[in-house]
Amino acid sequence: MDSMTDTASSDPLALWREALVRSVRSEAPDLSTRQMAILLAVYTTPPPHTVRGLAAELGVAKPVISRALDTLGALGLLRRKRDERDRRNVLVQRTVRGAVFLSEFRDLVAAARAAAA
Amino acid sequence: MDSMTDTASSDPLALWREALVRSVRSEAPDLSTRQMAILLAVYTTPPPHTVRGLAAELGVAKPVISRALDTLGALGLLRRKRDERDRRNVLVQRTVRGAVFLSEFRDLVAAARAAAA
DNA sequence: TGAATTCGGTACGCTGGCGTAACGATCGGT
DNA sequence: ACCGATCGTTACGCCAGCGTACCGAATTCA
Repeated sequence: MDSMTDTASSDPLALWREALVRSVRSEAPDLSTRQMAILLAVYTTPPPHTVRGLAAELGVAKPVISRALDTLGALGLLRRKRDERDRRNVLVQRTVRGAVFLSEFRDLVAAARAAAA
Repeated sequence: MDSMTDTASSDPLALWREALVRSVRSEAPDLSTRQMAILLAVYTTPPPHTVRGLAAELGVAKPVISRALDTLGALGLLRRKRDERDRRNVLVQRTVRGAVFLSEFRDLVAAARAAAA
């Protein structure tokens, strides 16, 4: 009855495994922890989101955010927009594609929860 | 009352965000989805775990597993061992360091759940 | 207006992961 | 003892991310 090896366990790790395995098996891009954290920060916390703000929130250097925005932007999961109030700032905005991606991810977690319950 | 922007929401995505942000802020290595899925598969499903088995389970090519084992092994999170019954096989085994890492990750998810509840 | 500050991005050299294709080692069957 | 199949790894050329340092644009304040 080792909880670390019990597939039917309610251990949160089992849920994470189920969800991640499903994500890998799907065609979803193989994002890093940092990239996923940025994406979720943009979509589940209220705007505005700036490069500096995200860097501070995650405790990483600015170029990390800049590069992640390049990649996530190329995937169409979010979008940059100049702040017209203060043109030094970049506002990170949501996209339809990003919302769809995270909606599917939410479903995937729900399915994992059902399977690992 | 947009659930996508409600920090106190019980949306599973908010929990994931909290957990991932905490992981990024900690000194934990920035693993990819694939790497984390492999690690969790080894630690939350019963052995034995082989390269081919993990590749099939995740629906990826063998070299993906081989390289991930290199990296995760270098981090001390798991270990390779030759199968003496059939020396073609490699058995992926757990390590103390890996168990500690996942235990901390579990705590981190629990803390995130408390914060995002 | 001129200097100092703030913001985001880029350059650099390096490391690590990718997919495909090939490889050596090991096993099973005849 | 051979031959074919299976296992995991490695080679290849390529692309993405790293941390540090620096850059230009925009803003603030004296």
